[in-house]
This record gives sequence, structure tokens and C-alpha cells, in this order.
Amino acid sequence: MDHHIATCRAELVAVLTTLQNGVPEVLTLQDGQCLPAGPLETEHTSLQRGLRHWVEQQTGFRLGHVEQLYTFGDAALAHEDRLVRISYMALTRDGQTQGGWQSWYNYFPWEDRRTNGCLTVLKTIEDRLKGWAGDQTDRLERCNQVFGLNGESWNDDAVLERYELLWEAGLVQEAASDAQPRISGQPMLWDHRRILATALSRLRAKIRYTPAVFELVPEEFTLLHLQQAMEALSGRLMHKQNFRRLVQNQQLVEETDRYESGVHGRPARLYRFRRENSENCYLSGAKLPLGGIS
Amino acid sequence: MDHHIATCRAELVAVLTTLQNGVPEVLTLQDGQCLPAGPLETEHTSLQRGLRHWVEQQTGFRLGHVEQLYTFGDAALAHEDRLVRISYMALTRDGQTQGGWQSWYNYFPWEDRRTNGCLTVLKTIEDRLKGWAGDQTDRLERCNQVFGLNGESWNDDAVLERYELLWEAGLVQEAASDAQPRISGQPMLWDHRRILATALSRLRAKIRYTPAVFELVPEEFTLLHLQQAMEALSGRLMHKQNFRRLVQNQQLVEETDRYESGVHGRPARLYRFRRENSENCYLSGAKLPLGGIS
DNA sequence: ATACTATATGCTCAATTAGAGCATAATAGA
DNA sequence: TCTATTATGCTCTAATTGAGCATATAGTAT
Repeated sequence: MDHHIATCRAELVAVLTTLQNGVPEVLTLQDGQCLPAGPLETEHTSLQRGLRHWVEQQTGFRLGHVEQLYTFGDAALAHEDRLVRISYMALTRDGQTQGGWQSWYNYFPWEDRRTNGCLTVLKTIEDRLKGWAGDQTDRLERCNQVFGLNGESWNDDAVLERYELLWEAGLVQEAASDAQPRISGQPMLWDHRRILATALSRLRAKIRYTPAVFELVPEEFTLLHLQQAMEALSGRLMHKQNFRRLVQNQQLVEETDRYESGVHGRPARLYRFRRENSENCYLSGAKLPLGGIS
Repeated sequence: MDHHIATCRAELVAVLTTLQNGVPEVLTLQDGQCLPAGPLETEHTSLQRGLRHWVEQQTGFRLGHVEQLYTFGDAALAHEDRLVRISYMALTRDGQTQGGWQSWYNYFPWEDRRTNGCLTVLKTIEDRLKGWAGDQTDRLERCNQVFGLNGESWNDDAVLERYELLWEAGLVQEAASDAQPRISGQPMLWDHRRILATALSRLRAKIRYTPAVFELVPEEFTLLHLQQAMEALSGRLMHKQNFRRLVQNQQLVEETDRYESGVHGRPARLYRFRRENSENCYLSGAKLPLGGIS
């Protein structure tokens, strides 16, 4: 057998997230159909620089710190170069630039469990999945685990596993070109929704044990702002007093002498992130379903 | 400015780990100088298949489940195709095939804190790092955090951060071609030791909250075997009774009716992994420095 | 047989953390 | 002044964690 080293094109894809009025949003192109992306060119001296180039070119946004997500290697079509798609994630607190910011939960409505709004989607999903599983117990068990059905608990950061299961079951539009959208949730071109799911999984896992949330809230914030940012990202509600205790005990924040103004009720103190104490940061736990779904 | 899509070669690199007599080992080539690797070829229908091909070709080993680690994109040298290096990690309990298995800790002697053997390396590292940092407080603080100096705590899974810091400080042989090895620890060709460090970081993080250890121990094992596997991988000693409590409370294992034989003292019961109960697996905590370094 | 050594395993106790809820404080607006 | 509303402090209980002691069961030396 003859061996040929494959020539490749490398494509760089960015998932840039911000929080706008408590809504987690992602920077998209073409009316929300795809993520900023472009091929690696000879002028780019590194993968990250290529990524920055394309994002700036396509959206005007200058990326800060980025984190690599995953590399997808699609099978090459005949007479085509193979495509290697390298995806990255970035955070910003300045989402006010031009460009198409879309809520995460347009693409994954079942992931927002803060209110009961997702109940209808989840019910549909449950039914369709049960239909797909039939009486194959391995499939049933996977559905239960991944979607927290049948007494199993919901795992925030299994966003990707859930999306892939829905794909496998043919319930997302990208899975089959002839299929109608079987469940709500806006599709994207190519595998960009999968890349987005990878990013949400990673970010949800990350905010739990690193101070990543602080890159998404303003310099000065109330503890409720911080909590609501965590809730928006994780898609779950938390217990207010316990969250406060958690954050304060770890000395992750320091008081300022300023207060929030122009709101109802007692004004809340503004806090600032203490970068020094952020080594052993633990922002999870302290969960309680108040209005969300357990 | 003219844009040219870069032609790339994609190289696939594997880090295969096993446990041999309580020693965590990695499969290497050329007398431990590099990892199994090879270019993506047109015959390979996916990245993973390419990886499998090369590992089998070079070492005779057939990979099971693999997990992607990271994609490195080196700057292209003049008149050369750009190289994208995609690395993967895999586990096996059958390390007895031919090929060069090397202990992890040959490459990272400072990572094995189970005994006092690493104290001399660590002292050397501390001195050299202090010399490198001088009185730049940002450097000093990074050294303290990453290497757990000056009262900071040691973080098992910061293997990569530690290696990269040593590189930056010019203390590993790969950092400068003219440098003598400044601290002990076997070097590798290219960036393969960095890839290995990435794998250790990932695996140490992974065994804490997934049942990955069970892929490295035999079907039937004593609780001490399991504990020693965790200790070998994490490089730290654990409290025996508490480890046992942790594992049993989560019902991660089930008793067999068999016992270990041919050993001193009371024979230990053999257990088997319960895959059913492995969703919320938590094998960390329960740490106590017995002989290791706190 | 008996004592000794070595390991496994069971159990206790105190300290800390997590989950939940109540009580009080401080503001704006009626 | 009274009420609605949010912030913040505090308590209480249940789990979990860290640590160590005690007992069980084997082989081996006396």
C-alpha cells in the first residue's frame, strides 16, 4: 500500500462569549448561522494569531485570552484537501461592539433550567428520545443519564453529550439534511453548533473551579450580579445566602465603599474581584432549585 | 496584502499510559526519546484512525479508547509546510507488549511526591527558579504558586504549568540546544515532553472525578491496589481508611468472594468495578501525607 | 501451641462544609 | 408612617472530611 501524506487546510473557529443584561451570548455571523472562522494562512505566524486575524476581520473584535477547545478532522471528500478545524473559546465583558450576538439558549433551549420555560422542550425531547431508544436498554440508560431523566441528576456541563445524543437520535436539524427541525433550537451551518456545545461544556466546567466568571462581569459588581452571571452560564438557580457565604469565605472579592443605585429595595454593596486569592477558587455547590428545575 | 491558504501537514501523536507494578509508564520509541507519532495520510479516514495506524505500525499496540489532548501549531520554517501536531491520550492495562515503556517520573522526577526521593530535585529547582526570578515579584509569585513554594499548596495536576515554567526559566534541556541539563529529568525530542506533560495533567485531573483508574487496574483488585494506582498517578499518598470509605460509600466497587493470596498479613478481599454506579464518581479528597511531601 | 509481625478492616470523634430557612436592615414609593 | 422589596446577617442541622484507634486475620519465628 502506498502512503501519501495528506495535504490539509486548517480552519480556525472562535466561540466568543459575553454576558449582556444577564443573557449569555455568543458572537455569530450570517444572522446567527455560523461562528467567526477562517483558514490558516501562511502570513499567520501561529494558530492563535490566525484566529485573531479572522475574528477581527469578520467582526471587528480584538480577542483577548483564548483557550483551545477541540480539533475536528473531517473525512476528506474526493479530490478535496482534508479539513482540520481547530476551535477556540474566549470571554469578554465588552459585548457592545457591532456584530451578531445571539443568546446561547437560542441554540440550546433545553440547557436553560432557570425558569420553567424549558419544560416543554424537555418534554418533547424526552418523548422523542424514548421513541428512538425503543426497548434498547443501553440507549435508554444513556438518555436517562445524559438528560437526567428517570431519577438521574442533571449534569450542567454535559452540554456536548446532550447535543451529540440528540444528533444521534436524528432530532437536530444538522443531523439529516432532509429532516424538519424536530425540536426547537436554532441550527447552525456545518458543525458549528457542535463547536458551540463544546464551548458551553467547557465554560460551565471552568467557572466552577476557576475565577472565569470575573472576566464576564464588570469591574465592580454586587454579589447578586455575580450570582446571576453564574446562574446564566450554568443554566441553574442558586441559593442566595449560601452563594454569598461561599464567595466571601474564600475571600474571592473585596468590598468597595460604593453601593448600587437606582434600584428597588435596599441598595447592594459593590465588590471587586481579588485576583490574589483566586488560586483555590470554588464557586459551585450552594445549589438550590428555586424557580428552576431540579 | 496577499492571502495564501497555508498547506499543512498534520502529525498525530499518542501518549499511551499503563501501570506496571505500581509504576505509571508511557509507551515510547527510540530509547525513550519520543512518543509514537506519524503524519496524517490520505488513506486515513479520520484523525483517530491515523493515530491508531501509526501506533500499531511503530509499536504493535492496538489502541482502545482515545481522548484528544491538544493541537500545537508550530511556526513554519522557511520553504516548509506548516506542521499541526494533534495529540491524544489513551489508557491500557496491558502494558506487557513489546516496546519501550518508560516511567513517567523519569521525565518529571519532581512530580512523584510519594517518597522523599524528589526532595533533592525540588530543592535544586527551587534554587534555580529563585535565581531566575531575581526580585521580579510576578515571577516569584508564579514560581511559588506553580511549585507550591513559600506556603502555597501543591496542585497535582499543574504538571504542564510546572514544565512550562521550567522551560521558560531555561532549566529543561529542550529549552536551549546549547544548555546542559540543568535539573534531572530525561528530555525528549521536539516538544514531546511537553505533550507528555499535557497528558499527565489531564489524566491527574481526570482520575479525580471519573472512573478512569479502573481502566488501569486488573478486573479484580484489592482496595489497596486501587489506592496505590491513584497514588502512583497523582504522585501523592492517601489516607488508607478514608480512601476505602470514599470508594465504598459511592458504591463504586462490589465485593467478590475471592481474596488476595501469597502476601504477608491478613489477605485482602478482591473487588470489582461497578460500572453502573460510576456517574458521580469522586475519588479525590481523603489525602494525607504519610511518607510523601505535603 | 504461642508470640510476633504485618496487613486488612471496622469504628469513633472532632472539625469543617453544605443545605435550608429565619430575622433584621436599608432603601423607595404610597 | 406604612409597605413593598431587596440586601445581609445569623442559626440550625445534616453531611462530609481528616485523623486516629481498635480489632481481625493471616504468616512466621520461638
